[in-house]
Amino acid sequence: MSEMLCDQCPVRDDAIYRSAAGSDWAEIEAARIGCVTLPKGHLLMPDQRECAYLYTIIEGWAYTYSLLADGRRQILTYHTKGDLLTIPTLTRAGVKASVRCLTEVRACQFDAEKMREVLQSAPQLNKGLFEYLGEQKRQCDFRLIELGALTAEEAIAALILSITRRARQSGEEAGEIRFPLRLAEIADTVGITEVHAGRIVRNLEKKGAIARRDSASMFVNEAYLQEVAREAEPILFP
Amino acid sequence: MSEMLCDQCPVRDDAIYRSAAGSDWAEIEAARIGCVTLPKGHLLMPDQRECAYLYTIIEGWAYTYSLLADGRRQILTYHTKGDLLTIPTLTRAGVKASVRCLTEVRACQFDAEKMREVLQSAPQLNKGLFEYLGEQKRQCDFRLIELGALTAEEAIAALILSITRRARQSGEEAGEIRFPLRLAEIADTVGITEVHAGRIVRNLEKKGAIARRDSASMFVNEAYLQEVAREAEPILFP
DNA sequence: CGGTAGGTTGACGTCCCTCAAGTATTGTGG
DNA sequence: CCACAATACTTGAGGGACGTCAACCTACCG
Repeated sequence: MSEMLCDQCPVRDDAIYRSAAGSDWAEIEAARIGCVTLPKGHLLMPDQRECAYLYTIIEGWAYTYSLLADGRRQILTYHTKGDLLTIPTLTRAGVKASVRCLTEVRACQFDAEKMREVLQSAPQLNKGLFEYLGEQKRQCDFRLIELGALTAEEAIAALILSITRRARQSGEEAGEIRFPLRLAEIADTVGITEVHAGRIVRNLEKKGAIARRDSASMFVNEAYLQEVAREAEPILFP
Repeated sequence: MSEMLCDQCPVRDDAIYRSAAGSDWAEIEAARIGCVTLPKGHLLMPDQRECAYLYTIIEGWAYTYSLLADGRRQILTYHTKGDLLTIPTLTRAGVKASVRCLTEVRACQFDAEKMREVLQSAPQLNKGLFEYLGEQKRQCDFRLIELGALTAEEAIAALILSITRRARQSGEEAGEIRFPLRLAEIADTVGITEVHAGRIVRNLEKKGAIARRDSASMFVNEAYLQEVAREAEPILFP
């Protein structure tokens, strides 16, 4: 199943692997099961907390979400190339949440138990995980600011911008990007209804901030969107 | 300045200290500057990211918040007994945020530079920090669900509950607790205006979910509040 | 060709904001 | 202890943002 060796891996410089020492790679390969292709809509951690595997996304999009008893859904974060999926399996902590594939996802699959051991014995990798989780926390804080202090339009602009930037990092060029979210996802990310999310997106389109070609790609006027989103970066005092 | 030795410290079993090994305490004491009392309203990290000191709260309340350019404020989290303040100083990461004392705060002050070294050389302490940050992330995810998927009333109920529980842990007895938040803080936590937060709190009072004596203490009907908050814990599939 | 999933639109109701005026409550100096 | 100011909270009226329901429209897929 090892179609590809780690030293050719396209995500070798992402996430926790960035800080891996040369000697760590043998251990990583030992925990590695192989490449898998998860279909669009596939669900990881359907029991909402545990999973026997850890994944590293090679290509495609997924999102982590929680469900309330009455059916309300809150999307916590999006994942793409380089991201680790099912992290709660590693740390044995975190809110109850599942992961769903938004597109078809190519990923590298690891044995969770072995990976846990590798991470404990390899200080560089552990440091990498530490930093990666720190970055996740930072993103989460930003989302908190977006949800709490921004209007729905600002929050949607910020969301589209963040998706756009990650798509860029994954190699897509400026302007037109592959945009995997449906209105339902946008709505459950910023905490409004699908219908109203539709109105806001349409309004952004009328203003010239974005343009949807087919349902899977979007032209993004980044400069304009940045103004709308007010680029939630805070400021000084008091 | 070392009025109190670590082995008598009331927060010895909290946060990152919980997992400290016996040999770690000498190093911790070496990084320790002493006990300080920060007045109500005191601001840490006014430059929004760096601080020469690390603090452990012994008693009192504080909160971490970010400001937007137009003055909007988002409170990210509350801190009390056992919590670490100015963590970004340690990890050199995180969103721009400041910490303000909500009440007078008694805290143990550490030299940030030395503490960083201690944490690197003591694996048990580092593990403790790792777990503490994981818990912070979990809280942040919960807040995200509260802000995104809950109504303002539900979110306020959840906020009051979480403050209540922490007050209990700090030793206050059931029923009446010391409640340090003003309406302004509640509003900027759940992302609504002060006026509307006032209406919702007053309504909770009319329903018998809470009762305010003076402005600093509150009777909390936990069972009822839990119903209102729907206790945001998620569920299974699909 | 019909079925289905996703998107749009309108009407109407509720939640929340804004502005403004008013009333406790707290803090301060005499 | 009081007078006074400052801070915190309350209340009302009118408007805007967002939710709900239902109909309709469009693309895509077998």
